[in-house]
Amino acid sequence: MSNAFLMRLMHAAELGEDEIQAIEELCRQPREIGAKKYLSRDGDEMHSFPVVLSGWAARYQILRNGARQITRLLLPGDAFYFDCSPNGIAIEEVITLSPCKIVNILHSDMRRLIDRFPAIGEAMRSYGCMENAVLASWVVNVGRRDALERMAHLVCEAHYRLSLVDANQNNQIYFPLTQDDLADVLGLTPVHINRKLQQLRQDGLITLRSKQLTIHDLRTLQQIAGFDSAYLAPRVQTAPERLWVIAA
Amino acid sequence: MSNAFLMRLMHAAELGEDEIQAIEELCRQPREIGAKKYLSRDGDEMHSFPVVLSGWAARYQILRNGARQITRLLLPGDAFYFDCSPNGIAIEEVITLSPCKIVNILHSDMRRLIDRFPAIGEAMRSYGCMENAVLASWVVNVGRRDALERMAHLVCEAHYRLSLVDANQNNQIYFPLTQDDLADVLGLTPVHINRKLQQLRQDGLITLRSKQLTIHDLRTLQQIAGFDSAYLAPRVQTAPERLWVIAA
DNA sequence: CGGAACATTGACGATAATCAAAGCGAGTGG
DNA sequence: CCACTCGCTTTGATTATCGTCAATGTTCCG
Repeated sequence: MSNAFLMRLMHAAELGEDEIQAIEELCRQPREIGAKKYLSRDGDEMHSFPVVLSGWAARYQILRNGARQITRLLLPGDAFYFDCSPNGIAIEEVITLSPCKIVNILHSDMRRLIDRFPAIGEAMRSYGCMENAVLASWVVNVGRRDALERMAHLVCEAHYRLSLVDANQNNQIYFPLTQDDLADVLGLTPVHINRKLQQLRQDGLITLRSKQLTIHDLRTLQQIAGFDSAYLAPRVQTAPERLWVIAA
Repeated sequence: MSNAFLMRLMHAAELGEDEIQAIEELCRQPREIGAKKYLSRDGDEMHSFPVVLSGWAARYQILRNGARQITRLLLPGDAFYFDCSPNGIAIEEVITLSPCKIVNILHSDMRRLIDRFPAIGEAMRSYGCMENAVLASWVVNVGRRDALERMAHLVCEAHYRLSLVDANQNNQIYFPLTQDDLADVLGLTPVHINRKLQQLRQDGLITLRSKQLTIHDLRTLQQIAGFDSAYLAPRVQTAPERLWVIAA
């Protein structure tokens, strides 16, 4: 089985055998966690960041009235609490949306690795940029797109992000979100999600059954969503001073 | 006049005289830019990140149907394109919302500075964390709060962020957003903004006239918005190993 | 003074929320 | 193996928040 975290990094930087081995070393001992488990951030995790090797999870906030808004989907290869202060109080909680394999990477280990292999540092930076791009696109999604467009956009995003990590899936992806989860990602109600899902199905765009999502017409979905993967595309870092270091 | 960028950093790390001087050095030659000017990212700016020293600006995206969604408000002390790949294509554009003083800081200069003064690196990282926290809170805002709550939340956020940079303002802040701008921040229409603004005024919570916002009852606004400044609070970084990711 | 940008108002329409009930499907235990 | 439950999905009826359209006011500025 390939390592999703490694795949992510390899998109953003040229990694040699040594780098690859070192990263795989870090991912040796993943925890296995069931679906719908809450992961709080405490103790040990202050000095490490968890990475999802397989499965889906989500970061969310709960409002006083009980409403939940998911702020990030954590797909295979994604890091969480990556953007937070190491000693910051986490406002957000994490829940697994499917069974997951998760590994905790110590900041100190990552740091040593980056000192040794600058390319990995560049790849991590590139990853952080993508996280931000996704978050900003969600603001746009929820702020300015209607229900159907939001759903189409999410499908396109998930498909694209998963394709970075596992090129095998053509039009069939594992999609464990319940309609309640979808509602909390897209800022809608489950009932409304249900109705718009039916519309997507009737229009022959997707099939969604028992956590398997089949995309019948990606082109049209992208059209509806106004989706352009450019904002997510990992970019190899070519800043000249970096290239110089790599060459040496 | 004090330097807003410096103020930001001083909240997040203990800076000595040398550090302070070095940062002020970087901010020597700000550009003065009028209101409603578009700033595109090209050429020189690929190797630098701009910082707002005074005034308000915004990052936004435009959809195919012409709708605009503002994804970040750039207040005094804020950096922009800070979260992007140095050579990444920027999907988002920037517009000034008031006259601004902006200075471009070279990544290479910042990098040298951080090598010399690690505390500055920590402060920058802390700043990045706050950017992320704001972005996530906007997803929650637009996804799960109604119009009145969103507006209240934005007012609380602006008030708090400005207070970090200039402690002087008690309940009176400079607030240059037009109702159209507000609509594009909050994912609403200008007409609806207008009506809800009136409600806030009638309830005696705020006054907003000629870009001056007076907050009469912060407590109640926070109540309505479910606002708790904890998610924005700058935290002094105490984990030295946390410094990677910054170098660009 | 005149014009442009911005704010306000009213009437009407549409998207999405709410409430409530029924159906389905997978796993559990008797 | 069958009833039973639990989580999830589907449906219908009704409501409300917010959007649209269009006109009128107001403020600011050259």
